[in-house]
Amino acid sequence: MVTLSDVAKEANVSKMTVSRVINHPEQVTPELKKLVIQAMEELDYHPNSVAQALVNNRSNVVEFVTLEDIDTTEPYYMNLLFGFAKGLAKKQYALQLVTDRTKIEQSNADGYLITGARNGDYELFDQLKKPFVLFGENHRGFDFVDTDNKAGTRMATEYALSRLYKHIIFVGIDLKEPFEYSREAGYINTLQKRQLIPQIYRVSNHSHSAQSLIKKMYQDFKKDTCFVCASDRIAVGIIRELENQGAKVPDDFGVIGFDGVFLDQVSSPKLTTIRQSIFKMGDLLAGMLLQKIAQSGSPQGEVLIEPTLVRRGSTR
Amino acid sequence: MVTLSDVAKEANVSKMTVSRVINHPEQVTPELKKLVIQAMEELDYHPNSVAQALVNNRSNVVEFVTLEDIDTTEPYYMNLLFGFAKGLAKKQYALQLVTDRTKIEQSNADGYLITGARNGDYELFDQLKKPFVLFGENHRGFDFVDTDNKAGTRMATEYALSRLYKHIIFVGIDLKEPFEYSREAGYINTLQKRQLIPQIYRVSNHSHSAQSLIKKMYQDFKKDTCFVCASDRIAVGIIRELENQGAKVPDDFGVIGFDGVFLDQVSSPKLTTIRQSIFKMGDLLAGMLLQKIAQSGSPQGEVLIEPTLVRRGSTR
DNA sequence: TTGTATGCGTTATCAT
DNA sequence: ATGATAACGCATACAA
Repeated sequence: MVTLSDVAKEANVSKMTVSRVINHPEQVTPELKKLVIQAMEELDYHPNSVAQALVNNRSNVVEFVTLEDIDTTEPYYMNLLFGFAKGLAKKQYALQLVTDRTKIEQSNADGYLITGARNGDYELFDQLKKPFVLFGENHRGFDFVDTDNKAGTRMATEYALSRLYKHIIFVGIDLKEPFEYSREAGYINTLQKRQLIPQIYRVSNHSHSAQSLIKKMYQDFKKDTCFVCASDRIAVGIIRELENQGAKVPDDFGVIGFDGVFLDQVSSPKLTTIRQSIFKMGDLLAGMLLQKIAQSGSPQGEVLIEPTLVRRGSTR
Repeated sequence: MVTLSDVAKEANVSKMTVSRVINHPEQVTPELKKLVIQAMEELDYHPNSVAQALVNNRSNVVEFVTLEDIDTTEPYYMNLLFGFAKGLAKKQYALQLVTDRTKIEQSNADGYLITGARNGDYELFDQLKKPFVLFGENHRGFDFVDTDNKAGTRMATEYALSRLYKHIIFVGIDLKEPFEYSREAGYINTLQKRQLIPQIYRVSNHSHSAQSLIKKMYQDFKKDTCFVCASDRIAVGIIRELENQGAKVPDDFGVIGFDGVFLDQVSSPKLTTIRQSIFKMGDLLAGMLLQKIAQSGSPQGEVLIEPTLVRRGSTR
């Protein structure tokens, strides 16, 4: 293993100048700097992050916390996780996976990325001693990254109208959470701009719940209706039951999902959906968290990422 | 932060006795041991794993490497990952996610868990300088954990026979890999024991490939046939196309999948499948890898985990 | 059996 | 601007 000392010897300087070249390059003269950099390359030196961690009283580890108790291994979160991991790798950070909220502070992690937070969870956050960032909209001043949910449903609704569906119905998730309110708002605003009356149903975020809804209400739905959904799961359930009822998708009914992760592709027909850049958001969150740690907890703000409309077979 | 010294002071001993109580408890007298343990609990002492890592020349980080270039965020791998993470947590280890094989040795990880290895990958392994374990059957002497693939397809085949399907067809994955050979063997052996003739098709591991197969061959398949599949993806594709052709599942045709992760539940009808205990295997692999690291590379052997048959709507 | 001294690789502090 | 020293928390080697 090549250490600071090795580089120092090679460059005929002290360890400290080498350390400074790495951490405070402006404090060392260009000549020496050049010598040191040359030596580092020659020896293929890489700082030992464990030793760095020790002096800095850090662990170089952060936690990826999943609070939502649904199946945590679903592709949606996993894209986030891989994006997050990519962001961490840039700074030699590693991660630990936590699904049990009581174990959050067990390890000596430097910070947390928290996903799946619900209204009831916020008290928990106030007690956290280490920096954290959230994945998911909130309006309590916690740093977060999320999709621009309002823009997403606006895009979906406008697209449905442009495909000449006469009635646009929103099927949301029956959760009193900010992301759901935003998605409903995007739909409502778009319809109202055109003097149309919003019509909203809410179901739990499972395909069979959506399926039940359609089964029960099928008679009430007229042809030329497009369902704008708050998730791909819901969209998949709607399509399934529409077809069970003998309806034609996308000709009689259109269906637009929200998420664009995995389910949209295994569905048949493939889903028109609002695709979230989950991977990218994970990467971003890693950057925010690491910066927050480096700056001992300074606020990082709120970031909304524009989703994209993916046109496929579930709309005409 | 509570350190060794703090505990030492509290217990009126030197740092070393405290250290020994942790690492070599047999070397210290019961009386002192009791004192030290009491002090540790009183102060709620937890060893600083970073400092431990530094003296031991380790990082307390391992890599989770995914070589297969399919969508790496699919639930199958994610269950493994969460099981692995659980196993690591027991020893305060963290992980890094790697999907780019050229980056495996970039970090200073202590070892690797490698998944999705194919025949062409084995040369790579010989060059690895750190301990590693594989997820997936191999016969080149590398330590691994896998499902007992042969037992799995044996169970599936026997179950199909017990449900009085007259013809049992195996639809495998067209890969020349050990796990596939084992799955085929389990099927073949079971049929031969009963003097029945095996009939095998192979497709790529995507639902639409399986769908194409059925579309092309549908005329050749008699009623009362059960398809024993090498994956749930394949099973889902088969069901979809059978129903497109107007056949009745499970009455006319039975379908049995293999994996039991996610897809089997979103399928309709839900899949009868051979469920692998992926999460458990991940946990196990973590234990093996950590032990291998602790024992500086000692072989850990090969472990086969019995899968379970899940009976559901795709068989009668 | 227990304690002392030393070092792991790095950085902050203080002196030059 | 550069260097010597000490310190982070722990464990190995050696001494008592």
